[in-house]
Amino acid sequence: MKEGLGKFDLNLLVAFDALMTERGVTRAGRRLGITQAAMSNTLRRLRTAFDDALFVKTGARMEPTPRALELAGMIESALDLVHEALDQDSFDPATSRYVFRMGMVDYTAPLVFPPLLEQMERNAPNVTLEVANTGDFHGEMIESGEVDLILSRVEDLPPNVHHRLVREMPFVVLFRPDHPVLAHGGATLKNVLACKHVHYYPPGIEESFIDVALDKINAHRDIAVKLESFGMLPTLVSQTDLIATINKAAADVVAPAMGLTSAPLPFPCPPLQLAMAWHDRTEHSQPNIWFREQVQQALNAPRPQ
DNA sequence: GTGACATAGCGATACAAGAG
DNA sequence: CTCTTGTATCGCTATGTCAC
Repeated sequence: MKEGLGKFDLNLLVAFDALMTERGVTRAGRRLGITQAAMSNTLRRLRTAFDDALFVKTGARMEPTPRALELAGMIESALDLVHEALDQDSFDPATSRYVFRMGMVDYTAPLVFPPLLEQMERNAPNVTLEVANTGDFHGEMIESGEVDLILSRVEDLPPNVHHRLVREMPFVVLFRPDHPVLAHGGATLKNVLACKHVHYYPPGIEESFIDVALDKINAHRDIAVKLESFGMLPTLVSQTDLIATINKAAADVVAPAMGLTSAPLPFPCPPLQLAMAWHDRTEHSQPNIWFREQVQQALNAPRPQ
């Protein structure tokens, strides 16, 4: 670096970080809320400060030079420390305008949102919640800092990701109360296998728990519809003779709302293990500690019966 | 043609230095 | 101490250039 710290604009490090993340001047500028031209000018100042091109145009992207790659880790760590220092004393939920970014698999939405939003409205009316449907666990979204917290089934965690099991959820069968088979004969194994199923599989799920459990008893269900989004499932079940197997916690919320019935699964199946996961760099961040507690409280909140 | 980056020129703002 | 002036910095719009 050509200048001492006193002369160096530390905001340039934030710009560097945005360029590393976005790999484009226009996108990095948008991320920082400035125009492409201003971002280009910032990149010029970065280049002067480090006496290196730092990012060079390669096709449609601005790829980092070896020098930029060398700096990236150090700058990221420095910014993490600054974030942590700023977070420590200043976070007051009542007045904070913090933006929490949360990734979740969509079947957890009915479970966590009503109590979580009520709590946040009461305790932190000015914070914003950005939610991404991540499907089942996507470690890279936590590692890249795209989300602060993920609520999902967790498997194969990267070493720098923490997690906490927050809930075990058994599966149930969900069907119309006037279903031609289950309404009269009940949700026996024979009846459940005689029905057509709507199968919900979040992105990232390769193998369904239900089908693995059925395999173990040499049984097989007839899947008529596969859904990648949970949102349409209750509607399909309420308007057709299709049945679904979903976790009990989600069923307890959607069944009363949609006039549906649920019954215990008539075959053994291990419960769904729901966990929250977060990156090492937010482990001690006051806002993130507070937010994790809010999510945990929301999951523990009593459900309306 | 379109999208993305670089550059020129301009205006707003901050700050230091000097005059009153 | 306050006001004025000069300078530096930064972001904006407009436009040029280049790759696809």
